[in-house]
Amino acid sequence: MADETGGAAPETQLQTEDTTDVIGYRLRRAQLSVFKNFKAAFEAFDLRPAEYSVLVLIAKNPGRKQTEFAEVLGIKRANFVTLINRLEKRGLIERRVAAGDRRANALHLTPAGDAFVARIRKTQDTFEAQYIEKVGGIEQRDALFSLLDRLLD
Amino acid sequence: MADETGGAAPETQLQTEDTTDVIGYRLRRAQLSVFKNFKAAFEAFDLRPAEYSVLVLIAKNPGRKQTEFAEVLGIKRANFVTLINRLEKRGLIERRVAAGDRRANALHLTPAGDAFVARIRKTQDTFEAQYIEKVGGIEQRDALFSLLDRLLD
DNA sequence: TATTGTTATACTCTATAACTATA
DNA sequence: TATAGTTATAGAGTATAACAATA
Repeated sequence: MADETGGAAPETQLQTEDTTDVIGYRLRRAQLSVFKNFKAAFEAFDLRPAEYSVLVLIAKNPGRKQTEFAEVLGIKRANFVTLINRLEKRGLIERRVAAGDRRANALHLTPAGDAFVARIRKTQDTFEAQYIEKVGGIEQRDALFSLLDRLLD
Repeated sequence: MADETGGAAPETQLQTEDTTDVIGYRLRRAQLSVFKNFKAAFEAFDLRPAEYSVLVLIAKNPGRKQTEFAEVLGIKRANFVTLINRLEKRGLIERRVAAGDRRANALHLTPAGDAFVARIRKTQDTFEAQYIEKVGGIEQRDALFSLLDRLLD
């Protein structure tokens, strides 16, 4: 060998501050972490975050139009079709012709859907309680919500 | 018509608290909003968030191995290849054989990449300053970081 | 004409398996 | 044997265009 120039790589860690001390980056990492744990917590239900939101939203607002649910969740009409197709095939929700507008579908939970929502709510309550504790209690959770809301346009 | 039962749909808004007052949901919405604005701010550079992170990270840690960059950013080796292929084709980065390990690629910025990073840093500084202001100043930003960090495993 | 739901399609992001060359 | 980089591929999530039925 000639000399030590270009020898073994340094085993030191990368310097990441420039990349890491950025609101968007921190938000993304936090969100990915929470969603990863959500997926694990709801694995037995085979339920994704968006599906949880849809079911709970229908439970609270039965009979409202398909597009209303899609819009409030920020999901495109076209993609929402696929999402609720899966929930309908599982027997959790029902499409009925909307009263007063035969173009529209009114969404309802089935009895099985009702029972299912009761169960996933419990799992969600436990899941959320763990995160409220992680963040330091309900006041800190509210502080987080307040800060996150300020980021919105 | 028979009667008013099932008449015109109520034009009231959906009740969303159950869906909305949830840490994961709020994080997701905030992150999507910030990334949407990032995309707009960096449109002239044709640069995605992950690409920004990679370039700044290479600028700070030139010569480190490809896999080291991928790991610290939470990107899979296989997907990282495509990402840096694009940056290499644009003439912003260079793969060199790593000193001491001929299997590995050491990543460097090209001179063009250096100049490019200087420009995108400026855009990012302006972008970040807007969000620091939105959130209520640097102390509030730090508070947000602290709360977000508590969500991580 | 406009809107609701739908299909088709494409692009990004992410995840896994398998190969090669080096170690 | 194990690791670094690569290729191929498949699954989500997301975006747009176009069509039928109805308003």
